[in-house]
Amino acid sequence: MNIKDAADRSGLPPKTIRYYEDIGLIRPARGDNGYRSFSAADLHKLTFLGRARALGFSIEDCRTLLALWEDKDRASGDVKRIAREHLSEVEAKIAALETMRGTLAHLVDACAGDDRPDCPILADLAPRPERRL
Amino acid sequence: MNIKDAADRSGLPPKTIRYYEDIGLIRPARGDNGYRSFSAADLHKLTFLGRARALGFSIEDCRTLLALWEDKDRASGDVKRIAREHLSEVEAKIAALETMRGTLAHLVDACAGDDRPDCPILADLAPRPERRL
DNA sequence: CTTGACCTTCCAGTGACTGGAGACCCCATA
DNA sequence: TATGGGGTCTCCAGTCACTGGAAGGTCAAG
Repeated sequence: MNIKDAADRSGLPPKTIRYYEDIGLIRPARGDNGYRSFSAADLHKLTFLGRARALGFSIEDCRTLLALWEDKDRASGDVKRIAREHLSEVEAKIAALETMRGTLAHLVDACAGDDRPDCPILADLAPRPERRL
Repeated sequence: MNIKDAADRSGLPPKTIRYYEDIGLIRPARGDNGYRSFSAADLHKLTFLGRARALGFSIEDCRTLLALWEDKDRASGDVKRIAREHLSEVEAKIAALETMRGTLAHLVDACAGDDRPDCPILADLAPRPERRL
């Protein structure tokens, strides 16, 4: 199977698949013409990678998860640790974004948004004299 | 004021301040020795930038907001539009992360995390035969 | 005069791709 | 056989917002 079919079936763009080969996540065979030839196993890996990336795992996490996935003797504790750490990162990001959202929503709400120059958003971003020093 | 003091007072690292000058967000004066010399106005801009970045505005958004901030005849509608667009991006990111969190929490919960190789996390990431094609 | 903290510029790397150039290959139709 | 269109290859560069580090200049204290 050529790269375009692999892309269509895995849901990953061809460029990304080439990149994954570049960084050693997959090793598709090559035909006589130099074209990559994707096996069913390659396709499974790509799909695995697509799902893991969609869950926000980093490439290095994916590399580890892929190795664990292929290791029949793995301990599930290893996988759980990675997932749990990733979960707390996701939760931290959510918390940070919630704070942003709160402030932004407040500012957008307070701003008239008309042709007048008064703008609570800029006023809030600006350093106020009594705050400095 | 030298860059370190400006950094301490604005809360931005010196490297970041130099970078902001590089991309034209600020233009501090220079002393005879070539050192950057930060005025109160420069400091205000840096603080403004720090706050806007902390709210997740992109550098290009910051450039625009900074210009609007300095333009006394600006219309607050311009600012509100930028903030509202940014707010929806933040909300979209939160939604995506919430979905991730849900899936990850479920997976972490389902995984025994012991020495046995059974792992629902990997099983879920793996493409299942009945799902393929 | 030396030490150490500070400053300068410039180059390179981060993560995870993405875009584009230039060249090669394959197949179908005229 | 020529040609056209689509697929593929590699390699280089750019994205975003910094960050690290090297090599060298400057300054104030002791």
